[in-house]
Parts: sequence; C-alpha cells; structure tokens
Amino acid sequence: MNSQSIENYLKVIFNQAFTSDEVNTTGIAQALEVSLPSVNSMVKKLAAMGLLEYEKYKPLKITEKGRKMAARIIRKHRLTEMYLVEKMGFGWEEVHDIAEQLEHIQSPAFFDRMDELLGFPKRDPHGSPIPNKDGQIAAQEYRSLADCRSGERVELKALSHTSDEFLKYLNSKGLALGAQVEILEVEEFDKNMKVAYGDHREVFSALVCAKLLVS
Amino acid sequence: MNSQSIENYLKVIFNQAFTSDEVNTTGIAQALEVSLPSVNSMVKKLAAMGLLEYEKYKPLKITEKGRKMAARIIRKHRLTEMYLVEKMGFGWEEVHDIAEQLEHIQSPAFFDRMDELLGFPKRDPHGSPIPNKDGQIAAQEYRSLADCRSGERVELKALSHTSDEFLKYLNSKGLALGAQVEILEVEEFDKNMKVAYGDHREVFSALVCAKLLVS
DNA sequence: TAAATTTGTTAGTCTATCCTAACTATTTAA
DNA sequence: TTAAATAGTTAGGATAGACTAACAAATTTA
Ligand SMILES: [Mn+2]
Ligand SMILES: [Mn+2]
Ligand SMILES: [Mn+2]
Ligand SMILES: [Mn+2]
Repeated sequence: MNSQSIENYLKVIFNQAFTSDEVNTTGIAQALEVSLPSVNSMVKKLAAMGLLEYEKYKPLKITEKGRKMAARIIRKHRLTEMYLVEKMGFGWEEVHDIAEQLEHIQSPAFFDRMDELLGFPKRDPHGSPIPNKDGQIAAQEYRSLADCRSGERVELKALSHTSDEFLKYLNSKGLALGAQVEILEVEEFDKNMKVAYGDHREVFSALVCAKLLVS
Repeated sequence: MNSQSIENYLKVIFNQAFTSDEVNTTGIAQALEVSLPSVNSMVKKLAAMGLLEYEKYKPLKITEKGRKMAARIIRKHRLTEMYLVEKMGFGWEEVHDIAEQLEHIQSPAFFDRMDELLGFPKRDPHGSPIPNKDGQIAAQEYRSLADCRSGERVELKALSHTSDEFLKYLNSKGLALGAQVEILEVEEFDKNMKVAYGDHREVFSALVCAKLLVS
C-alpha cells in the first residue's frame, strides 16, 4: 500500500493542478511544509510509479492514474468530514484535521458504510464535491460572490478556502451554506460588499467575498 | 507524537503482561510478525523512553507510564470497535482490523465524541473492558465456561480470544454476548460440553469452552 | 553435567523520508 | 543584455524501522 506521505503529496499535487494548473516543486514544498529537495525526490518517486510526468525544470503533470488515486483519497477525506459533521456533531471548522488522518485508513467497507449512512452525499460540509468511487469528480460550477453585482440575490453553495480561522469568522457572522444572500451595495473603492441574509446585515471585504462561492 | 510502530509494540507488551506476566522478546516478535532483532532494538528504545524496564536477557517489565500509555491506545481501539458495531452496523468479526488502524488517530475530541454517542460504554463488542481516560482498566472477573459444571446456568459475558474465525464460528452457532447458557452435560473423556441457549442445543469442544467467559 | 536447543544480542545493511549545503538553470529586472 | 533573484537539482547525511548473519547466554534434554 502507498504510504501516508505519498498520499499527502499526491493530494497536494492534485489540488494544485485543480487550482493553479501550473504545478511546481516550490508550491508543493510550501503546502506540505517540507524542503525543496524532499519534494524533488518524492516527485521522482511518484513519476517512477506512473502517477506524475516529470521532466527536469518543467512544471509537473499529474497522470490519469495519479488523478484517480488522488481523487479516491479526497473522497475519503470529504466523506469523513461530512460524517463527522452530520453523524458525530462536529462543527465544520473542527473536521479537517481529523479527516487529514482518517483519509489514510485502508478499509473500503468503512468508507462505504459512511457513504451509505450519509445517504450518498454529493458534497462535503464546505460545499466541495465528493469524488465517486472511480475517482470521478464533479466540476465546481459556482461563481465567487466577488463577481456578483449590487441587487443580486444568490445562495451560498461552497467555499474556495476552508481554514479554521475563516470558518470561525463565518460562524461569528452566522453565515452557513444554503444562506440566501442579497447584495445591497458594492463599494467601488475597495469592493467591500454590504449584504443581507437571514436577519443579518454585514459588510464583507473583497478578501472574504472571493472565498464565498454562490449560485 | 509516538509512531504507530511504537504504539503497536506497546500494546502487544501490555497485553502480554496482562495474560502471560512473563513478557519476552520472542513473544513480541511473534505477535507483531517482525524479527527478533527488530524487537530487541525497539525494546531498548521503549526503555529509553521510560515505558519499559529492560535488562539484557531478563523478562521485560512495563512501567506505570507504559501501562497508562498502552491503556489509552487500547481505549481508542475498543471504543472504535464498539462504535463500529453500535453506530455503523458492522459485525463483531469485522471491526478489529479497522480499529487496529483507527486506534492511532490523534484526536481526543474524536474518541470523546464516540464515547459520548455510545453512552460511555464499559465494554467492547467482545466483552473486553474499555480503559478509562486515565488508563485505568477494570479487572476481568469472569470465569471460563470450561470451568463450569453440568447443570449450571450462566450468562456469556466476554471472549478471551477474538479471532475472525472464532467469531464467525460463534455467529454460525447463533451465540452472542448476553446469551443464557445451560450446561446439560460434560463429557468426561474430552470435556466436550452439551449446552443449550435460546432455541439452540450445541456441543462445544474444550477448545471453544475455554474461550467463552461467563458469569 | 555436557550437549543440544532455544532465546536474546550485536553488527551491519536496506529503504523511506526527511534535512542542509552547494550548485545550476530559469526567470526577472536593471 | 547582463546581473540579480528565484526555482530546481544534486550530493551527502540523519533517523526510524525493518532485515539477515553471526554469535552469546540461558534453558532444556540426554
Ligand atoms: Mn478538509
Ligand atoms: Mn492526510
Ligand atoms: Mn480488537
Ligand atoms: Mn494498530
């Protein structure tokens, strides 16, 4: 079986391919908080395993095999997060670190059972899609709140960043997935947005708006 | 944090101290399926960590610190097994291998939540006691069915061995914890027992009876 | 009790994963 | 378009945890 280390590298590479589409050594090193030479040697190893295409000094490409393997780990991660929130009563800001460990558990039955008990959910507690068993992952079709105009009414569907701090900030503002958000006003100068949802009226910075995915 | 390897060694040593009270290198090597030199060097390491007392060629003694640490891992193992059976619908023969992995998860909140959702259980699905958070473990006060006499009526409380094969055998005989067992007859020659429970009448070998703990 | 067997130890090696120091290629800026 | 900065690589080394081969101590058996 692949080591936890290999799985963590692969997941980071998959995510970077998903967001930045130029995957490079430095980005991986920062994400995993390891040195560049460590990344360099692991990347060669993953390439030898057929999970990446590697050429000296070129950006990395993840192979189909690598993509599927990564998606299966992400599936376990996101199913776990959903299970922790839905079945064990954790907050959405508490689950990532636990899932980061549980995603490495080798037991298809364990995750199949979670999936079943959850009713085969399509998204995790942060709105990210849960890949299917074959490693297929649904596209994110949402746009950022930052791209919306004054007067629009949208629904909060997902988050593009999910740090504990950001989630706690959203908790403090009483904002959760599914909220119906009305954009009251957009400040031209700094793109601050005055919004209303539920019985809340808040002003969100551009930084925050960029991380809120809506439809 | 201690590695999974360290935790697995410690758990084996604790269990052997519990059953055989002479803990030696060979026993550990067999239980973990590793070589004697591997055990020898790990034992020195555990001793250096203050978890064991080690003297060349002498039986090992686990320290109070080692006992507590082991009991906390066993607590996680047994809580997990109980959770898998009670909350996720697994059979008692399916849970050990999953628990063997989950016991290494570092998240007190995760196990506290299990504990709470289970209503603070005292025993795992095989009847073994669940240590408390301080590493305190209740004594097993049951006797073996093999020590019972003809005519006695007892209740099945726990198992002293819990291999998949044995658990499947018990499943096939419709025998579960809590069963009220009546001893109809004990064969003098080979100690086979003719017993009745529920609407079952079975003959159990001495081998089987020795593994059934009753009160 | 001496020999044979079992148990435990040491030495040396291997692989995985990390590191720092030194160097090279590529990219950016003057 | 050269110089500076950044990114990537190689070399060499550390540690954890496994192994085999060789040997030594302890125990059992003859
Ligand atoms: Mn997560
Ligand atoms: Mn992880
Ligand atoms: Mn178990
Ligand atoms: Mn384990």
